[in-house]
Amino acid sequence: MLKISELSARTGLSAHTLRFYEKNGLITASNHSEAGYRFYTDADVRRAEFVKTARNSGFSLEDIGQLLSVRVDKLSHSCQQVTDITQHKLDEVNGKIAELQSLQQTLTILLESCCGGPENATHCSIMEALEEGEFRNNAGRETS
Amino acid sequence: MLKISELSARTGLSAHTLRFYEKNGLITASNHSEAGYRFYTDADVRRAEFVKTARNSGFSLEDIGQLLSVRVDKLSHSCQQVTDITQHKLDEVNGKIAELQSLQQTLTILLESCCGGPENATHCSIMEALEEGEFRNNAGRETS
DNA sequence: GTTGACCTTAGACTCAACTCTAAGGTTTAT
DNA sequence: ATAAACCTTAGAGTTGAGTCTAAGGTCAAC
Ligand SMILES: [Zn+2]
Ligand SMILES: [Zn+2]
Ligand SMILES: [Zn+2]
Ligand SMILES: [Zn+2]
Repeated sequence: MLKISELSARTGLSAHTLRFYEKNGLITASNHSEAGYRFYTDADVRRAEFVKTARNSGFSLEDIGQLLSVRVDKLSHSCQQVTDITQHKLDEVNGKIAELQSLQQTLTILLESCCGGPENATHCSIMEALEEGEFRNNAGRETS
Repeated sequence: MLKISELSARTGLSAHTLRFYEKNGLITASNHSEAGYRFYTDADVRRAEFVKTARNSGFSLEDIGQLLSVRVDKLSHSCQQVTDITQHKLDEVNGKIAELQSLQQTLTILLESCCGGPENATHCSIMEALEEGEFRNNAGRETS
């Protein structure tokens, strides 16, 4: 039976976070002292570690809630339900990567066009590109 | 002289957003009617378009504030200051991409290991991997 | 028998960039 | 002269995942 600070030490999740997760239905202490202190069993520890792993894998707390309900009753959930959650997350991640790569390209083109030197910015091609509004594929070299 | 709704139509930024940007020092109307209505000049329109382009390039409002101060006084700012802002943003974007790619790999490995079928999740390898906690390079095939 | 470390709760605050609401004033057209 | 369509402000709400505070109760050690 661990106190909250001990579970915190085991999992690396802060006591605050553990209480927050409890409020959100993810992790509950199986036992309580008379005074109301939380006491966590080994099963609680495993559940908390599962939550932490899932969180580190990028799942949202809502996703984790679903994964946990699979976990407590594997017989009435299917592999498909699990892959659905995972695939959905992967789609989301892929989407964000694509967005960021487009941004990356834009910024790279901007950077390549500017001399980056100590001269004043009167003819800075980054400024010109931002002024133009169209630069995703035509940022020219510094003029002058 | 454009009213706020007209500037909104020109730029695609909502009137709400334009007022919000004003509160944050990005875009101000050069003129006002007696009753206090904002009236925007052509220069204001260009400034607003600059802000919009910068925003679409991924710059934060704070970054945009800095870019705008370069813009209004190019002589006392250098190309280097502009590249610093841009490079910093690019580093940030690259960092996020790397994080997401690591997530992407994790999720892909998880997905590849699971059959995704309608059978129950008793031996689901995604669940097992999350239970294990270590799966970034060793997620095995579904164990029957 | 009290200090100090720990625990409890409810609820406020953080970040960023909006987004919306309430309550009211103005302009334009009919 | 009145309704519709616009404008103003201050300020609250949204999102997600925490993070922190206040005000107090409990427990172990010395
Ligand atoms: Zn230069
Ligand atoms: Zn430059
Ligand atoms: Zn399966
Ligand atoms: Zn499976």
